[in-house]
Amino acid sequence: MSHFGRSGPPDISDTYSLLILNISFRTTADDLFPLFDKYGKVVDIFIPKDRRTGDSRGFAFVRYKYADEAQKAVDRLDGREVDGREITVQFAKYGPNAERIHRGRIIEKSPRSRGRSRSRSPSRRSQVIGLEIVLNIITPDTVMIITTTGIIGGEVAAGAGIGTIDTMAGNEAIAIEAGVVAIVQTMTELVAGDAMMTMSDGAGVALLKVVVLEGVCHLVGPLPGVEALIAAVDHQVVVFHQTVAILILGAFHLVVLIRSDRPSHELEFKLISSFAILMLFSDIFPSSFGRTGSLHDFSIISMTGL
DNA sequence: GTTGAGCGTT
Repeated sequence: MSHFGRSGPPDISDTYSLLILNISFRTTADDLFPLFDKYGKVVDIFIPKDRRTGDSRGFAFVRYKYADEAQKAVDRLDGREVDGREITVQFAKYGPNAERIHRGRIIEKSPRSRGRSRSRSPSRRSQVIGLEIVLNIITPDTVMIITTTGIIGGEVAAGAGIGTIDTMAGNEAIAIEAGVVAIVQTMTELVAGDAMMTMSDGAGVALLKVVVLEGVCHLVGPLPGVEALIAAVDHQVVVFHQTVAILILGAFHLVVLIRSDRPSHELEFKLISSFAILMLFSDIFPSSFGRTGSLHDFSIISMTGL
């Protein structure tokens, strides 16, 4: 039963589901709607009920049409007291949305790179060879480079990279499926931001949450020779579809590249300001392996000045 | 009428 009249699940394609935990047993969808709708277009609210008694099970799913709005709700409502209880608001992990995410893996579809690098990791399609973080706005000319990526361990983390920069609070990787990369970046000290990215291999779905201090947002279209574009967000969420490499730059630069097996219109993008994240994948940009220096040294990167 | 970790409607 959904908040919007119909019985049964609504059209869940392209929606972003949040799990709301710890709501009181009397809280209804109608109670939740005004609260969540403040942050974006809520397309459905569902509160699981006990099959027999019909009582609320104490949690709810709130579905947003747009990822960034869902993220905003998480930021603003997680920990908020509702009906006397401190609710938890997070992206739903299982269920309808998760299933959607698991479809269409390019790892199986792309002949490219198959048979390559088998000795290192058979399941790995793309390997992060470098992660570079540039803090343009906050500290001009400062370039911090993470030259090596760490393997988090296990099939799940294959290809995932973790880097640590001592002036930052830390980075961590999460929710990754073999073959791709996920990086969670937390930059609490310098840019007061944190990031959460989840990618399923091939399908390349990522959520990147970045809390940026200020955000001048600029959108740059696909670059010549670039099949798909990037993504980013002003503050909060980025969803990449079949993106195997990304670069998010600050307000001064943008851009980037990436290869995607899908048309760019399936990508959602917004720009993040204040810092940059670059991930290079060996099977895409082999020549850049091991390079260091400023971003400008990367020929494969296009910069757009503002 | 109470309760309190959790991941969905047929």
